[in-house]
Amino acid sequence: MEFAKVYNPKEVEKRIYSFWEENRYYHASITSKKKRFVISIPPPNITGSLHIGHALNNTLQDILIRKKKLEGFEVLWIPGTDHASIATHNQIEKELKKEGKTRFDLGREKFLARAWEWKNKYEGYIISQLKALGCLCDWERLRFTMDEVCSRAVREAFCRYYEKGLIYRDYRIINWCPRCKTAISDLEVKTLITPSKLWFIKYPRRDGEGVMIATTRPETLLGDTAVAVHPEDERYKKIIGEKVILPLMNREIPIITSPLVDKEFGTGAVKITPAHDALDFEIGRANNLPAIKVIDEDTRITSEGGKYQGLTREEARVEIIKDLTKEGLLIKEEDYSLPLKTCVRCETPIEPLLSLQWFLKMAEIAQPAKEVVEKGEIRFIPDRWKYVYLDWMENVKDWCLSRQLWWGHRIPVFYCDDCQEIMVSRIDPSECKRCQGKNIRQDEDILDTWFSSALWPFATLGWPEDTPEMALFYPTDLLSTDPDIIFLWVARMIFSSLFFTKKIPFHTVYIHSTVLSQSGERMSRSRGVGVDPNLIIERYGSDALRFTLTNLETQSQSFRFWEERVTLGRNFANKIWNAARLLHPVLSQIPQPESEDLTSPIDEWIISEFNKLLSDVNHSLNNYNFSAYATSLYEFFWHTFCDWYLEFSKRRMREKEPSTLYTLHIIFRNYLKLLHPIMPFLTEEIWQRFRFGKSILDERWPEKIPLLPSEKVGMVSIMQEMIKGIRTIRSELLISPKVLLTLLINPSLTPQALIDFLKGNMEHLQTLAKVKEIGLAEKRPPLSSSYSTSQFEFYLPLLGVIDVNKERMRIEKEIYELQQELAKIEERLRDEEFIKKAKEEVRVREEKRKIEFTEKLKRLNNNLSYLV
RNA sequence: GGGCGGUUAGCUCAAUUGGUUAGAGCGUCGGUCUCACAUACCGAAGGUUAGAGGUUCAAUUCCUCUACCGCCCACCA
Repeated sequence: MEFAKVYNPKEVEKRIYSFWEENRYYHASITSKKKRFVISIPPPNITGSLHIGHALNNTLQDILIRKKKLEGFEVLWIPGTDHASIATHNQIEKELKKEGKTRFDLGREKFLARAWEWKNKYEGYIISQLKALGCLCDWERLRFTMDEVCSRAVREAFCRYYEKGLIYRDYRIINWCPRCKTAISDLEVKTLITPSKLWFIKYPRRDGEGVMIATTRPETLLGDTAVAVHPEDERYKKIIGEKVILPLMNREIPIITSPLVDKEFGTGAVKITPAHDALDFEIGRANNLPAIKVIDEDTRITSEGGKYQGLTREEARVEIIKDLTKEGLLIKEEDYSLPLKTCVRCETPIEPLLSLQWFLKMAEIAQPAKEVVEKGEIRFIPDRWKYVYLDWMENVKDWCLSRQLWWGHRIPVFYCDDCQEIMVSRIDPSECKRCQGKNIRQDEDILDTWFSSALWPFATLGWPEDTPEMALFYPTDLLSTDPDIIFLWVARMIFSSLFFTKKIPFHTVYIHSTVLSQSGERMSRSRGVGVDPNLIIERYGSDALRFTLTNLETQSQSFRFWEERVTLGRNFANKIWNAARLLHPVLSQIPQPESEDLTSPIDEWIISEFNKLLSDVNHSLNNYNFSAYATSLYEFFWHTFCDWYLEFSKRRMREKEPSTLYTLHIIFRNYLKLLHPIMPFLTEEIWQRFRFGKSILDERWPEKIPLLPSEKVGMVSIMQEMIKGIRTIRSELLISPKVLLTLLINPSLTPQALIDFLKGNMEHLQTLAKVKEIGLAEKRPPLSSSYSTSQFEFYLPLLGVIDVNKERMRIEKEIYELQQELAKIEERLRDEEFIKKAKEEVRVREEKRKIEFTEKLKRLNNNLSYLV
């Protein structure tokens, strides 16, 4: 196969992914005896394609999956998609709007047919995106929240909750979105600060002063059934219990008290509209007030609204203000920044409505969900998110389950029209179980989309059946997701799992950064700032995107992404590719040597550097520090392996020196394994080209390479310093390398003479002064105009002629300082006063420093001994 | 109103949990077609770590306050 000068991911990636698929590398066996590692994918909504945020999340999961696979685990990553009830509705309705239709013009059945079409289209595209990204999902276990398996779980779950008395139907104030035409949960409401007015309206009394209230929604006045004041508000004490006349409606309503009223706001007196405000509803309920619904689901005034009937809420407001002014009851208007509640999807102002809905009682099931996190059975990473979760669980309210939509799981409740019996059933009943009547109809509503998502980790494994998957792969290990669905989804999975399976759904929740656009906006498809990963992959390659995203993932709140940033990953992939080009003729022909005596300090040095890398990588991944993982791989390969090791080793590579071949083999192969989780395509391609094996996925994660400690290793860095010094001088003084080298190899020139010759660069020259004796002319290769590292390779023997005295003095000085410091620490630790007064952590810190310094001292003494 | 995160080089971000001279990529400046790579190589410049106090032998790191920026939660009508 050709080895092109520039890495071409497009040519490689499709082929490699097909190879993995054909060989079923993604598949988890139920007969395997290995330890298991399981992730269920956060199922993407089928509303559209994945954006960069998804690419990040799935890259991170794939990294962990592949690492665990290399570590010898039986890994299972269950893929799937979410029907995303309301979001999908919105998308389809947007399309319909273009055709001039609403979903009601189509009717339920035709709308659902269209939704399934939509689902098939986008599910396919999403899967193609995941594959393009390289995700090693078990495609034989692909699920959809509305497929047969998941639907069954949903129905079972609803019935079990109901049978335990946790699901009830009641009138409550719910958030009604007039555009989506459904109830939505509190979490789907967002408050927008909107410029508005505060209207001050006088509610007169038959005899006496009356009372002035302040309101932001004068149109709800039509449904007022009381005026409330704070029980301790001196201003109103006298008139509590009196009646006032509701303006425009001429209805007498009482003045009541409630501790929920804020004395400071407005006039301290508040109009109470129990049917259109959650707080008013609560106050109304406590005082047995009637609730009069004056605004309907289309936001029009109902027949209860007298002459205003039929107007929209906006029109009614205008009319009512006009009429109040006419009657002299509108005292004043003030400008006011209104926290307006809107639908999170369409930004339509929501209408709080009194409505009959299904609810899930939360108090009881929230308790264990709180405990598992408190006790650390489920761990949030980064840790801070657990407080967000706990705070929500602490104050959780009952969950409104029903939605007045079509696309989703229909509520399994059946009503008998003959005897009004209510049946909740696992299978559709054909007749009433009480009166055997045949007039049965199913509840029209569907379940909140998160109801099915809440069952995802176990529903995907076949629950409620006792499947082998359920026995083997549950609980799962990790959930990786973004912060905005901690309540909507993560919390609900946890309490659902505990309730139904008595197990936690996963033991770790990783919350990744939010991906922002270049200008700092949130990635969002609907706002058109989402970037399709396929586009980036097309231009830069999957590995490049994966590497770049991982490198940006630093456990911070968010990071900004734009296309050009991916050049980082692309260039890195190309660098690796080219190193492979260089190594291919050397390594692909020869089987890996068993072991070899290392004859060069450089070989020992790179192995010790690799061991450092390995421990960094393990540490980073174990702590979900993805950025550190990516950075250390980058740093090692580019600036340690390529810049120094390969340059130093070129000659010995050409001469096929056994020590170097052995080292190259062991370093390069093991490096590819460490890199594989993050850049799977490139590493697999190289692995196969080098004929290292059938697939890198058959390999095992590297262990530390055994290395006998040698005195020469520590000297490599001194040599690097020297070379850097020489380069700096050359570059700064613009001396050609030829001249400089001539100077250096001239035996008649002492270091001192050199210093004299090259005045003004003392700092660098001091480095040069380490060269005491120069007699290397015959050893050096022919000079070119180049001064890349390889040209300095012949300096290696200089290791033996370093100015020993100078180096010794430097180390001795450092040792002396260290000893002084250590003595101080020891004195402090002996000081009983100090120990008594100091906090435990201070003492521990001192102990730590002592150990640290002692070790450093040992190392320095060791170095010193080499110099003798 | 409450909670959380942030403020470090021109830009985007790091800093092994308090320890040598605060790093990287991009950008800038200077030098290179060099037999893996110009998607490259070599060198350089660039920082009072938002500000003010405090603790410490030592602070980007811990504490307090201030100023901005961002996110989340909340029944001020």
